[in-house]
Amino acid sequence: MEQKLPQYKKLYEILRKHILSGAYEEGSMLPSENELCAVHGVTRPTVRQALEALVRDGYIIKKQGKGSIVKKPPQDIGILSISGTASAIGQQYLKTQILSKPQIMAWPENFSYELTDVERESGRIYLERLRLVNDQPVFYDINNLPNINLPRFTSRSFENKSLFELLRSNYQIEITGGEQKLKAIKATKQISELLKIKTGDPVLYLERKLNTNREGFHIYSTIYFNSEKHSIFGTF
Amino acid sequence: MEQKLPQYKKLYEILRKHILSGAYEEGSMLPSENELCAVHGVTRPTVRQALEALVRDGYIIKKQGKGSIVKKPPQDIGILSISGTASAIGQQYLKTQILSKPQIMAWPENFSYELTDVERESGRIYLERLRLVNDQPVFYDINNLPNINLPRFTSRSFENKSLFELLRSNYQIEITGGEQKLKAIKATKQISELLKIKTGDPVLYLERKLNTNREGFHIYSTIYFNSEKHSIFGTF
DNA sequence: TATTTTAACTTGTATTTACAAGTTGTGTAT
DNA sequence: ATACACAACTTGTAAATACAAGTTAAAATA
Repeated sequence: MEQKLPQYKKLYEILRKHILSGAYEEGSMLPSENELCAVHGVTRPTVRQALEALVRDGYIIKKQGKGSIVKKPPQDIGILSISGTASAIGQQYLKTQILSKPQIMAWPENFSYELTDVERESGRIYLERLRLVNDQPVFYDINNLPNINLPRFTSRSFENKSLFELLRSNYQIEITGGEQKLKAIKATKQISELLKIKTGDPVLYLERKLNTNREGFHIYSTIYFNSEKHSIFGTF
Repeated sequence: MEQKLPQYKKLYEILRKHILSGAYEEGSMLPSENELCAVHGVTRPTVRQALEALVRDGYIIKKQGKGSIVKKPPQDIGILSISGTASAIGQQYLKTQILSKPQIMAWPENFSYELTDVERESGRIYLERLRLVNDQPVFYDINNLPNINLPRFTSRSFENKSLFELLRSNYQIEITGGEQKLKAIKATKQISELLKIKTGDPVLYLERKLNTNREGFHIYSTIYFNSEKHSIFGTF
């Protein structure tokens, strides 16, 4: 499992882990660039590359003459993130329930998005999940990803684990961007039962296509979000 | 007006202008890094800083061993991330109706977001608009901006003009990012009348705080979006 | 001719060095 | 004690250099 990542990425991973694990308090200072150089045995440009990536991903804020301030990024669920009523939603309260285990199947004839030849010919991995905060259903998502070079994927456990985190840690697939369509719709009977709300209540509806660092590898999702007690939160 | 920008920023501005002006076709190659070094008399790290910024802002895509490919410029602060309604719907069909002319008032006691001292002490400019596509109301927005160094603002005309465009062209204020909260709610009587839908119909509700290139200058908006016939589209 | 190898590009990673510019606390002079 | 100057930090910008790794097309080979 020893991967030969570039040094700046290694450092990025280390610092990211430290920040997420709470080793640095929110608002506190990261060690100075020169200190990081000394500790990790790399030069300043390398350290700066790592810090730059952390800035880009929202983990720290840099201030000239001062230092790098740790800014724990909002609880993110993929690109999205949700913010709850007052009390923060820790990962520990977010549960994932698999409604339909990942299975390989063909793409539907008229899919919402245009597929590349490779994607279409490889088939898709289909996956339905219901995600709960404090045991209350918050959103229901349907995911499609091309079945390209994802060994053992269908047999991995998704319980209480982000799909994106799994893709990142096991296959080095990272989301680089995407596009999405948003609507507010009335909950159908099926959706209202899943999200435990009344039929006809407003539901956030998202349709999204995510790009990754793998050329021609996209993730297609449809999401129904119960915004009664929670909101979708995002920075840009 | 000769600003002493860093060299990499100067190069960034030059290349950005060239891309936007169409000097490089979409999909074509930018000169290689070494060529840019020679032409502009800087070293490769400097060129790379400029290109990195162009990648970050979505103007080019870099491919190792190949080069930098020019991408179509997105960039218009819309409803969702960067690139939204204005570009999605087409500016020409979008009309703006001012429901409440910009007026100066104090900030409410318990505002949704935390304000800086300067913001609070300066008061706010309050502004309500209804925006229409094909003469059908699509969204209603309430905007608050701090009354800091905005001469003649309340007397300017907003009809059929983007608030952001006005801020940029008259005050050199540009949106650099922000955060937002999203919900699907039932339309109240007031909202349903404004958007010409039925009371209780689902409406997209957005609350957002936008950051600008002016330190400590934020724009706070609340938006009600009628997603019956339109969706909010965004790339990220 | 078809295939493989190689050379000449491209961007990616990394070191070393230097100085500029912003921030903060310490020390001195008032 | 207060105000100011300065020193000692911090990050920002920039150069010169080297090699690694991916891409492409020309050249050599079968």
